[in-house]
Amino acid sequence: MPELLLNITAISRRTGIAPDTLRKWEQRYGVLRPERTAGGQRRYSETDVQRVEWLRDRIAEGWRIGEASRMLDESGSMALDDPTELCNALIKAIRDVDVNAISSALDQTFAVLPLSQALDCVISPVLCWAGDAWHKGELSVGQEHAVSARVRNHLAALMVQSTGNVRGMAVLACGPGEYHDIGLLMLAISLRKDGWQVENLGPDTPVDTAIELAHRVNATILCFSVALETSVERLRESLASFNAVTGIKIVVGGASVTPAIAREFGVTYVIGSLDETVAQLRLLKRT
Amino acid sequence: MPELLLNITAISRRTGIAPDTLRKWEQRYGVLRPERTAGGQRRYSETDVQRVEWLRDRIAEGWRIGEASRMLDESGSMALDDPTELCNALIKAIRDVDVNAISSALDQTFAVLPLSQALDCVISPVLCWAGDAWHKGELSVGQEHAVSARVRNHLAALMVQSTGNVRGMAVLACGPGEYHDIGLLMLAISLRKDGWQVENLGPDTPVDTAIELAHRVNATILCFSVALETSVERLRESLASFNAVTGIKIVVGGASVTPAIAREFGVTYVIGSLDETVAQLRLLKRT
DNA sequence: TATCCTTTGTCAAGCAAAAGTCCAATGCCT
DNA sequence: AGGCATTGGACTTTTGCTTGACAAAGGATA
Repeated sequence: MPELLLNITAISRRTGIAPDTLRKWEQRYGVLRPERTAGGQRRYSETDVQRVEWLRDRIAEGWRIGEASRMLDESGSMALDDPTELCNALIKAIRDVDVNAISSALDQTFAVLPLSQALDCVISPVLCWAGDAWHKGELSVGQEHAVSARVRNHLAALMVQSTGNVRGMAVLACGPGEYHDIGLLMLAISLRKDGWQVENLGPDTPVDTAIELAHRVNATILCFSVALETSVERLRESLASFNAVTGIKIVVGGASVTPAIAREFGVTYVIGSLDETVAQLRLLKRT
Repeated sequence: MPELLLNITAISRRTGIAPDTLRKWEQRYGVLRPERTAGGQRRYSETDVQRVEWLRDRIAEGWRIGEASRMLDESGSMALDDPTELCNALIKAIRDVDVNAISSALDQTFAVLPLSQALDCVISPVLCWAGDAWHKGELSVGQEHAVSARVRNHLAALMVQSTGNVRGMAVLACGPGEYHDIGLLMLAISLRKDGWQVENLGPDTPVDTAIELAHRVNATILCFSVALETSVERLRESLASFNAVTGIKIVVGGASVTPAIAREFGVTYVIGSLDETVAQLRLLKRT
């Protein structure tokens, strides 16, 4: 396939970047390495066009060309900024068991997108897809573990910085026997961003011990993630004895609870995107 | 690789706060401490973005910037730098269920100590202590979960930065039914620091799927953490069929394996501090 | 209510760094 | 031959830094 190569005027017209500027970018930041004719003139490929367009878009976002070109190096040739594309790139990387591609797609996602968009438009869909693909046998358990672990690392990194407390303390936990805590982690991050101080107890937490800890730290809300059917019963037992506790709003969400169950238990039910959930919880401030 | 850093225009566009204002916030309230380029320009991290967004949201709610920034760095200023003291401070904070103190002690630990010292002299002892205290009933399950989750977050944050691969790929996993993955996480970080590319599959990973994935990513070593008695049997079954695989060194460690068991399985046994373990694994490069 | 102080965002001046543009001499391409 | 390209350097513009000033708001006090 004889690749169509552009001269500097052509790429300049297509990208809107002046020829002089392109040469300086090449000289100063090494972002482009166009082919040369025998006589030394530059001939650009389609890939080069994409790289220039990507850089142009970063500059429009306020980045300096020096930083943008460094980003281009780090992210290899990929350099996406659209949630859907990132999502697809991530899924492809997972399918191909391409560890480096997974890493850089995740890096990109969190670097380029606002947090709530990264979570709702990339991370959540990818995890859902991975769950599906695993059920269908398209993805091995190992692949699923590998990607979960990587995602969890990225999310956990967002939890380390300490922030102030303007809304109160939120204690989060997965019920006993529940080990899928990524959803809870995403909620933890979103709540923290909304001004809560968050104590995430993570997977497999006995209900009564969570309630006890919520009291000790004077929590405003206590949130359980319930994905397994069996957890509902355990929750019923534990909540029966603690239902009357004052001050702490108990909240449940997850695949296995319904509004009816929540009503029966006398607790609050939340559902929806992360932003919606956060908005619901914000209204629950201690009365 | 230094993570992506934004210049002042980029962070300003993303957060909607004017550059002038950001500089004044830094000067007056010390909320931000951006890196500087050689030329003295500010370069902000994703963490800085989060902080600015947090402040912006508080202001939108009617708080004054002075108040908001004070809430942001409420975390204590103890300034310890001795491993023993940090260890004690952490234990005391856990006992007292003082969430802020736990956070800031952990922050301090990782900020002040070299990584291997932080892990071997603070994190490991504290986790051992927590396990003991839990057995003795001095610590509730909730407290134990809370501190585990926090530690795990800090460790996971250390895993996100992508590094080069000079020694080969190491696949790590907890055996099936094993959910305590913090030890493995510490090993992952140490290996990473030693130049390995690490794929950590985390808790509850079936042995055969780990082996399969190790093959697909062309791993040099595959390391299982085995804490439960019951896992030994499962390991025996799975390794029986895969023992002959070529090229991948299989390694086991943890409370429930012994050199004798490892010899029986035809795998390598590792034990000792993290540094010692890493040193042992370094010698196992593909032959 | 009038007065005063504090807090906070914005702006300006002068300088430095980074990035874009221009120039001149020379050489390619058709 | 005539229009483009190349290189290296000089030059201009834009962005960023610091210090400091200033005015609009908020809050307290008389």
